[in-house]
Amino acid sequence: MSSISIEDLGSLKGGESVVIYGWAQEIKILKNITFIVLRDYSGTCQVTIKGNPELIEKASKLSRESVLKISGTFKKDAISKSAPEVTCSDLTLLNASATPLPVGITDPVEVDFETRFNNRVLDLRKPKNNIIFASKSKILWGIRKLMEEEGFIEVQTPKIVSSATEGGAEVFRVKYHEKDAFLNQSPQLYKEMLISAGIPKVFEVGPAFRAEEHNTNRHLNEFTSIDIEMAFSDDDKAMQMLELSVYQGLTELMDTMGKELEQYGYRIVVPKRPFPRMTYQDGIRILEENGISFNFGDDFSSEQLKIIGSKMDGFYFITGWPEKVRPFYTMQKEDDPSLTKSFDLQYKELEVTSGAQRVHNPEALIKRLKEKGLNPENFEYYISAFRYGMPPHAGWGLGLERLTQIALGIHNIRDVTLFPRDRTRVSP
RNA sequence: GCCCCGAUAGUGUAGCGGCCUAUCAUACAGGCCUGUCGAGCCUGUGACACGGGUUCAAAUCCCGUUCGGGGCGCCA
Repeated sequence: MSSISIEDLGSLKGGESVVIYGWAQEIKILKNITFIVLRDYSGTCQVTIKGNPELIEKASKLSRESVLKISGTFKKDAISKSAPEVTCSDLTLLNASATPLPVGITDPVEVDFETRFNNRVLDLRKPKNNIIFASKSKILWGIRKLMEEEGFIEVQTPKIVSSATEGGAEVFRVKYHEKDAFLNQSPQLYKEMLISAGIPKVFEVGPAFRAEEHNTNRHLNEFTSIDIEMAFSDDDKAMQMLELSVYQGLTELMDTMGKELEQYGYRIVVPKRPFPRMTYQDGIRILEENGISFNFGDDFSSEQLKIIGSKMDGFYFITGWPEKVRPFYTMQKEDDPSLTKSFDLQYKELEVTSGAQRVHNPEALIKRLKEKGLNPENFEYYISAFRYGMPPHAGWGLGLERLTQIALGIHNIRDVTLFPRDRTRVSP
């Protein structure tokens, strides 16, 4: 007989023989009756064992979180208050769990962050935690569907590279046979090269590595970057595409999982379009109105972004960043080269996406590299892609973990990462 | 890289110089209980991160080490 998921028990009439697989979440032993709360990915049910001393004996020896196969009969008018009920006719222990559990799945005690992540698989068995990853998957699916509709090609670019991408951020060094190499901090240079390769719309979902020794609720040393690049495009078109991506991702999540998420206490944020836009100078003005003096050309500190973000409802763009704080491949404004055709997508004080129209002229690119103190020789493989007909282009990189954090209102980015890589953690 | 803070049973905590043979909850082990559902009741096992110092006396105070948390910078 084939098995049924616990969720699907609800569609039965009652009286059917069923086989269910799952984990023994709770085992309650009374004198003449034993209850097992069985959990699978879809939910929990109560397995009732009575009038069968052999089975009761067997069940009384089980440990919590052991993996079981249960054969029994589905009871429509269950006595159980909390879950669908199955009367057990046979029970097979597929794999016993050791005791005591390092992290109880249902114990009414708090667990420290470190303990949780040292025992992450058990931590992830908690529905409230594993639903985060179903959500992340849905958001990404919504964005992928949009990309498909818009004619983007999904690509995979190298993660082991010969030069640091943008000069600024720290990179991880790796041994590459007899050479030194780095883990890519962004697919930026490669996706631009693909524009020159004649692919007009590329997107990539992949890991990005940053060796910064940061210790915050919004940084990881390895995160998932959703990157796009579009030929014959500009910053404005890139922003429109970004707005649509965020909207579609969160709408997909809301439509498919909204109710379920609510049961676990997650309040989903579906943004209103269009997202408001402000310029870098607007930001400075807000700060000055709040009595903060600010030097043109500096980046906003997180404290300053909190002030700016508090004036804005939900997602908003900050456009026209100064050349000084943007990477070399960012195009300057024709009428004011101290500013760039760039943008960030913000949610309150959190930066979700960074993007821009890019430099497409090879001489201009070399000049910008030098101005940023980088050696163009190290970027020859990249610059050569610009020499033989590089279209004007624009794009962005969006942090999937940050977007998921915002969608579900989760404070710490590590909670939306299965096995986070942070300042101190490389295992599990 | 800088600045704070923390480390007590499997888990989470109380204790902050002598009343500590270390509290409580939960978990775990055993027992009682004819349907539980945060079950209940009884019994039991189980811990002061490591090294040095101060003191008649250290879980408690000081220094160092290790591990971790938060914030800043940087960014997605």
